[in-house]
Amino acid sequence: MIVKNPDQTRKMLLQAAYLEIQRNGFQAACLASILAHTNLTKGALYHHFPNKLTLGYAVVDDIIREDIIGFWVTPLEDCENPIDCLLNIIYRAGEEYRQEYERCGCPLNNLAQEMSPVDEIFRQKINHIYVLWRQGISQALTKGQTDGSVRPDIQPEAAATFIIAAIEGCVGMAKNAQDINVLYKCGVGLVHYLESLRLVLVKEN
Amino acid sequence: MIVKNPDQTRKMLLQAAYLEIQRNGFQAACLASILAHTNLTKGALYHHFPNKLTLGYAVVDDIIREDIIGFWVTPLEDCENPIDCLLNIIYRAGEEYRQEYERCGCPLNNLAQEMSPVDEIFRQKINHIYVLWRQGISQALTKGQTDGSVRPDIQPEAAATFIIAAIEGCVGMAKNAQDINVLYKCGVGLVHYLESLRLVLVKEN
DNA sequence: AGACATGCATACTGGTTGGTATGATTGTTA
DNA sequence: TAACAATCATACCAACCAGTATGCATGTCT
Repeated sequence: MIVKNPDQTRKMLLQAAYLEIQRNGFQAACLASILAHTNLTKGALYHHFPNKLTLGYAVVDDIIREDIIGFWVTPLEDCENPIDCLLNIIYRAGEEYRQEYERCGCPLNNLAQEMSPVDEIFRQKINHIYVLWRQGISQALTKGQTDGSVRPDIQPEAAATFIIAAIEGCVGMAKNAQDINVLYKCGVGLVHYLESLRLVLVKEN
Repeated sequence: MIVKNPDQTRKMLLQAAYLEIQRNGFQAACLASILAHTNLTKGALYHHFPNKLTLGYAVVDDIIREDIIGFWVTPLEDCENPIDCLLNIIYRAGEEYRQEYERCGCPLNNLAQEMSPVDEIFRQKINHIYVLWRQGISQALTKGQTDGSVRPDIQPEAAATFIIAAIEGCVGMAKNAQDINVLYKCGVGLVHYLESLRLVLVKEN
């Protein structure tokens, strides 16, 4: 007999919900469909979550938040050149961008666009992730300005906001076109913008 | 007695559907709620449209498409400097960006993110609008390259794709933050990018 | 070992919603 | 003017789906 493990069950529910939301959005996500991808039933779901909304919140807090911070923010800490760091992360994102991700885009942006006008708590949770993301890039750029690798005449906060917006925009464009080449085309523009933030020192002999 | 005008009725239905979709998305859009914003009933709706999907398609074709082309593409035709033209359009967009638009973002992007993984016809119709938009900017940039106002070393197609992605990204960020200042912050980055496309001629005396 | 809480499964319900069937009114044509 | 088509209103239905009520195991504490 399989021993019932509540933590594992909760993770399975979250993961299945995450995938379902990623494909159909939160409002169109069907609980029965989520459960169909597990061996569980509604009893398990409503034992761990009081309702559908709370399940959605948990997906944001426990999965999407960790993914974004882990992929886009943490690698920016303690890096020599923030521009190079950002470019590396973007290149890595381009490589890991595959199938399901290509079809359904960025989970954070999807939920942001769908739920922010509908549910205030959703909006705040998502916005908080964007704030952390923005702070991560902004602080890295500021540090780059003091280190001399980033142009001193740009505003780190505004630049960070634009970088994130451009990333989400590019992913969204590729998602709609269902063509990864659109992502790469967009990426060229993003790379150009990032390069324009460099402080190029002219050596004097 | 009010004479029943089928064309006008159709327009009323489309407009009400457009607003409802803009707020709740297509899948969550409720036909009863749409009709509640008009003086009409289901009889009228199903006389003009066979089903909800077709109504959604008509909103894309008859409203969103015309809005996008009229605002972002047509003004690019026959303009001296494409960079200046794009900047003017963006500034105008920033001014006209108000309330409902701030809360709900870009209707095209909303539908794109929601429906492109769900319904293939939706995706194609939306993608076609993006293609027209991209062509408009791309052709303007190409013309600018021959005229000498745009740097010859950039790829117009890729640049156009990135510009649109950045616009949609900025609008989406502002929508989620529900703060128009986020839009302006993002706009700074976009303006910087557009300025970087200029071909600056150094006068020789 | 008995009492109790935890972790689920099963069966059911009430409300919502897209869609339909029918009919009434108006305009148009023969 | 009679027949017919167009334009809508009203009433209804069937399906879907979030949420609930109940019960049954398994582990734990005393």
